[in-house]
Amino acid sequence: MTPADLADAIVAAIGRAVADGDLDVTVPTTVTVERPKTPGHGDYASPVALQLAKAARRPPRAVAEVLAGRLVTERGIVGVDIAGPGFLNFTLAGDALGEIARTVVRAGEGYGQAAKPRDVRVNLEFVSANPTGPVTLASARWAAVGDALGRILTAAGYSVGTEYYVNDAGVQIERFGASVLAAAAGRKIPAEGYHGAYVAEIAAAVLAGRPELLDLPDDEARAVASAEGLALMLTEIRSTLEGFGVHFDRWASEQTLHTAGALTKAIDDLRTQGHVYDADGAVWLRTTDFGDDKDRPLVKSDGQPTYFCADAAYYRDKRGRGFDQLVYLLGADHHGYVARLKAISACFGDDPASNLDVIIGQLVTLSRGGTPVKMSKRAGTFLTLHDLVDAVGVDAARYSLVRSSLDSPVDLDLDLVTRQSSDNPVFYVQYAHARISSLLRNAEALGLPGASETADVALLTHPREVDLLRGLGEFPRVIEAAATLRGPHRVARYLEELAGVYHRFYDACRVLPQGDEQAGPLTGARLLLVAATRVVLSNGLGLLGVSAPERM
RNA sequence: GCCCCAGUAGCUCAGUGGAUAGAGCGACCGCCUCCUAAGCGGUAGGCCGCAGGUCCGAUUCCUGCCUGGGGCACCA
Repeated sequence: MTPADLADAIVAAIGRAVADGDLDVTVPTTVTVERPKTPGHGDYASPVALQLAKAARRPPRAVAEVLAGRLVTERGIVGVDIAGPGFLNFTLAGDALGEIARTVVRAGEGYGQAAKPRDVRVNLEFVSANPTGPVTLASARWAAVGDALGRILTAAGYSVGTEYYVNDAGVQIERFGASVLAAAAGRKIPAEGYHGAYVAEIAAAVLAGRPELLDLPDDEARAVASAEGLALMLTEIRSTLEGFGVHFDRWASEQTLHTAGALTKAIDDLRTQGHVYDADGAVWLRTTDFGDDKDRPLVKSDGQPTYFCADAAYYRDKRGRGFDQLVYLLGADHHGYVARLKAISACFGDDPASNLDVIIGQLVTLSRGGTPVKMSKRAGTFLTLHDLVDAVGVDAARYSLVRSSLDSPVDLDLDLVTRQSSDNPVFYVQYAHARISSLLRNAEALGLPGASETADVALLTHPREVDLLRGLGEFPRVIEAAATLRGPHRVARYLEELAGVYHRFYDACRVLPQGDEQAGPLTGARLLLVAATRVVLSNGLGLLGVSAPERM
């Protein structure tokens, strides 16, 4: 019996109590079940009686008694105690907890995933950095978090499409093209252009492919430099991200929206919905109808569409491709967009509360020896994702970017990031996995079955074994919470916790026979438990895009 | 001025209204004849920013204030 099973049983018990007239409340769809921190409070506890007491107009302990009587007969539950103001403390049958190990090993890679798919198509857009330079550390966080979130949402049963929006139109692209051309011609790069060393490399590559570049008329040369430079830059961005284990289902081009007339269609659509007006020679969207500070221009008085207009067109494009919920993962420097995106959603007639979810993550800051270092693509002063991966590897990089809450800024100290790699908690988790792998290899060498289906799990009664079983049982709920709350860091924190529980188990409980001992039933049960732990560590690390090594 | 985020152990940070608030790092003291010591045990370290409010119950929710970070455009 997992905690999720127990929660279901409690809901059912409330339902029966209401049907019998013993309780007068609306039956909740889900109830809180938690692992008591203190020993002596059973295997699991629920404060549900306290929560229902008010609605039921009965003292909490009376509600608890009504429920306890109906739950004590439940299969797998051997004891229900009422404690304190009305907590329900559950003691599970010895084998009910142990069965978790068998469940995990049977499910294998599928353990932790939602039992049935949800009928929700989620579009997840992240990174979407301007393709005018390499992927920076600022974007690296969104790459690691967004990719992990995509995997977690998929595991939680959502149908997910990941997307990178390529801003391949507009002024920045023109400046980038001008910079590439200047570098190719050996001229000084314009002040408002891009000054990173990579511009010269791109220029050399463009020149190699188009030797006639410098002989073309200036306009044409700039267009070629833009287009070819952009293509090279995008290839590099893609390969950096793929090398980081981050895959996008779609690379959406802004330019394509322009050429396909999507912006015009979006404006027409919004006009039909009644939220567009003309003023001062410009075309405006009345976003103030939906909580924005001021109305936003769709088309400037010079006839050029705004970036905001492209955003609206892109929103409409995604919805038109069948996505129910559009998730945007943005940095805190873009938080001003939230109100605008909500307004776009509402202006199209959608419900921003269900069709849109803008996640704001705090920024990554760089420092060296405690002194802040500025990141700027235009000035060319930044550390790239590529550099970070070279320095610490994909696993440590991804893990350290994903283990913090999005509400919390991440500071990477360039002096520490390379040196501290061995302090990274990712090794603590990976080490647990490697230790298990080694143990299972030794078991195999001894001719012992790795994870016997017939193991007597009722023998797993040592406190460290019980802790481990409880920890394994949490995994599905961790995925669920990480998906619902959009918090991939929860998976990382859970894995650290689980690894700690395993290390303590390993220290206290000998698994393999030593000397001339014979393998007994307990050996088989512990091997099953250990194998189950490896499954969860491996699945969890997989959700974060971090490898689960067999050896370290 | 308005908006967003944060303030929890020396440092970095977890904590979906529940019982005695946790982890890692750092400090100190211990543990390898044995399945990987990248591990384990122990000690020290807390007005959970401040003040009100809601609640049987608040680190968690609400209001105000203080401090720190970020953001305001017919830029992209």
